[in-house]
Amino acid sequence: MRQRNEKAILRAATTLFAKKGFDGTRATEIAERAGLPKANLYYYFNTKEEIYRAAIRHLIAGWDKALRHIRADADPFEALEAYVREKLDYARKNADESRMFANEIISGAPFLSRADRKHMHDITLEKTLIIEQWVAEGRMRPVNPRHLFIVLWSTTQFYTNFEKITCDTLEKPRLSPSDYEDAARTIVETVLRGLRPGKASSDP
Amino acid sequence: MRQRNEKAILRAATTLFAKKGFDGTRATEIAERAGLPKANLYYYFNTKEEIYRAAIRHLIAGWDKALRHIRADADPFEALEAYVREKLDYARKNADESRMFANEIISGAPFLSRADRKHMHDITLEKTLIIEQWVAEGRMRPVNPRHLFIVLWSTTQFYTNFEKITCDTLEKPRLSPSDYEDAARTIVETVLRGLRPGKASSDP
DNA sequence: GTCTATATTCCGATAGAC
DNA sequence: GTCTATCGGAATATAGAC
Repeated sequence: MRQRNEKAILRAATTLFAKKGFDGTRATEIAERAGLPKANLYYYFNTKEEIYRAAIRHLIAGWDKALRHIRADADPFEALEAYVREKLDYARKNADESRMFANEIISGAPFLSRADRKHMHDITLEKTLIIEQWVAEGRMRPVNPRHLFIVLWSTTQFYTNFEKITCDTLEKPRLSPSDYEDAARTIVETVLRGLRPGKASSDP
Repeated sequence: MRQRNEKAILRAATTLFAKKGFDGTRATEIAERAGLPKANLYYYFNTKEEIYRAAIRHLIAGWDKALRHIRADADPFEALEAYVREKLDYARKNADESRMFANEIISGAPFLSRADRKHMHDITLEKTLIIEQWVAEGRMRPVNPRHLFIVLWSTTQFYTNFEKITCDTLEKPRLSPSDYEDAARTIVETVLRGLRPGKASSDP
């Protein structure tokens, strides 16, 4: 029961925080959306901030799941494609979480703890070393691995976070799985293809 | 005088709307940041919404500037690189506008008029036809031009909109012009390079 | 654990003196 | 045009009955 209500509150809160940020979201709205009287929010959580932080914690936990594909002994392009597909899939299936995270970062990451940021940084750093190794082995064209990850994050999150613009551009009322398939194909055939080692590795 | 104050209000408002969205931004904050008593806001604008809409209007006006590089008679890769560089440059130099736009879209674009969205759509559509023509002429690999634009928007805006994550990833306290140069190079050498027609146009 | 009623603070907007 | 003072309503959080 406690678990059920806490989950309902966090789900409702995530949707609203995603749309309107921390200051823009009203406790009353969260309660309404969760189907509870407002006072019950304050039974389960002491403050609105506590709800926000609980939601953030949940989404930081999922940050690095897709990165497990990046292993030194894997084929670089299979690994990167799997990473791209899983990131796209995660964003699609957890749209509100993805948007809430985006909102938090645009707002200047006021609720991300030093530890959270260090965690994300350390995991990323570990994977950049693998990319560098692949480059050194000639299995990939030279690329700044940190910028590569930034490009992959931006492209895989855009479809979900900026869905309104994506829908307008694709002339669809909302995005279907096949649109995400097109997205995956485009990212693979542009971003990743550009990194395949060619015959002449220094042509312009 | 009127012009000077209106500009100060819009500048302050854009910064705050970028960070906290419409509901999250307080009229008092806008006034403080603009260096005016709150009542003066209501002398120049009737409501907070009017301030928000004025700021949105300003940023819609700059949406399509960089797209002028995409002309049918241009070299596809020179044109696309110029587009990427100008988009990155615009985002860097107008960071708050760029973030406010991102915030508005994530929030579900509640203040974007049908006309604004149609404008953005029409301009984009016009340019997708040019990309299709380049593909048909064999000057570029086959690509879905709508998805290509989405990939270019996402990558060029990410650095500015999600600056906090970018800084953590690059281990810099803030982004310098040379970081933006690295960004441009990465986008050109990954996204755009993947679209160059190769000897074998169907290898995996 | 649940919910109504309320305390207290804060916000958007305005009145009206200068 | 500028600014102080303030109104009415709304927001966060709590008290306390059930």
